[in-house]
Amino acid sequence: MTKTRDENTEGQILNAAKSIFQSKGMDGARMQEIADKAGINKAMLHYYFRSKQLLFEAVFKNAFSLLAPQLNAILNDDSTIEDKIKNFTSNYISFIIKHPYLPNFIIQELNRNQDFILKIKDNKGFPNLEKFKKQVDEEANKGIIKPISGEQLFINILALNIFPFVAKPLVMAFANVSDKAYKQLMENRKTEVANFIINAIKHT
Amino acid sequence: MTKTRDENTEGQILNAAKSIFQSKGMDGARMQEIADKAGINKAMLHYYFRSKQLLFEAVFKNAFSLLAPQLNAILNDDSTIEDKIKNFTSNYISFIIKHPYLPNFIIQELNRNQDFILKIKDNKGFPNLEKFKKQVDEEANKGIIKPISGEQLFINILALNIFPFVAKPLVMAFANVSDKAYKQLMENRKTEVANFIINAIKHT
DNA sequence: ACATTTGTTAACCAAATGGTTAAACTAAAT
DNA sequence: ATTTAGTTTAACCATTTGGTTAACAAATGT
Repeated sequence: MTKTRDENTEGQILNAAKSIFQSKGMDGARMQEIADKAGINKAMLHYYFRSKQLLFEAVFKNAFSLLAPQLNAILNDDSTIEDKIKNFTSNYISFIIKHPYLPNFIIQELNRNQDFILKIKDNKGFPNLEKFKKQVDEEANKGIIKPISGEQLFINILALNIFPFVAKPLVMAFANVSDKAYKQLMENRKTEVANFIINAIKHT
Repeated sequence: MTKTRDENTEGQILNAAKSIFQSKGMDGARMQEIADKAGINKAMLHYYFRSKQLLFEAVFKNAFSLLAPQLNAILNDDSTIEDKIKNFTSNYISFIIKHPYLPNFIIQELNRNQDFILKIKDNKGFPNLEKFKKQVDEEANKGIIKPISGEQLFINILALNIFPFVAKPLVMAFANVSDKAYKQLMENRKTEVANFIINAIKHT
């Protein structure tokens, strides 16, 4: 049997690095802290990943590869726009609840270093909007949904699903709710967001 | 005549610090870089603001005080929900186009340090949702809009307006558009977003 | 059994970084 | 003219930080 990720050193490092990088970002993270969390000597980080930058990139690519398939699902399957929105919203919010730091981490680090996007963009499996756009146009032509540009609809879907997690502290302060109440709000959004979007675009 | 902000040293420091902090974050910013940008000696930063932390807080509060009034407008004036959404969306997107780093900066640093929110929350002028929530309930009862919780509608409005700026590099990569095309997308959103929200909530 | 490769550690290093100090400069007050 | 208070600078300092090294241990192959 092959060793699980937290049994071999490389995996321990990745786990620890993920945790530290995701909560403190590249600049705020300390190699020593990662080593401590992994329960190993700092030199091991460099033995396995050579530099902070490369360790970070390993963590980042890993994180991104969790996010991408979720998006491809909505973009490339064959269900109707309405079904896609329902499925995506529910699945995606469930997914982020399990990985709350993830969207913020990715967005934050992409803002810090635009070059990252290039390193991932040519990966196969990088989300592509073409099919989705065509489908939106078709359904609009058939009168199933109101006319809207595929890009704008896509941005709106992402925004409504992701933003509340990215801006959690801000929204919590404005709405003046506890952590528990916020969690409930997010739970409700699994269906509310889909209804909201569908109301916005369906033809009456 | 009183000296303008970039004529006196303190103002120069604040301008430089704002620029550096907003693009690199607290952890990524270097005091020397701020001093260089302000064209002064590093010791001056400490002379005027004592520490990096305090300089950062000055910049942060400043940034936040730009954002808050925009929100209060939608929350506390007396127009209908529909008008509020229209006005807010158009104004807010125009505002962010002028200060593109701002939302990301605030969100990012609030995620890094939850304590910040407490330091600002008791400021007068901190946005409060109560009136808005009441109004949403009223219009829902009158049948003007579909039933929706005030919090959820507020989150949706923020999400649709702010997210595209916060996640710009990510969305640009997914939608595969140039900087110029992205700018145009944002320009279009000034009206599109309002229509989208209103379609989602208005009673038919 | 022995040699070689792989994994691990403690000690170390140079550079960077936030912060301090003491002296010098400036301009207004006496 | 001299004092005084505020402003500015260059040099300095202690600590932190990413990264290296050399020695040691544990597998692995022969």
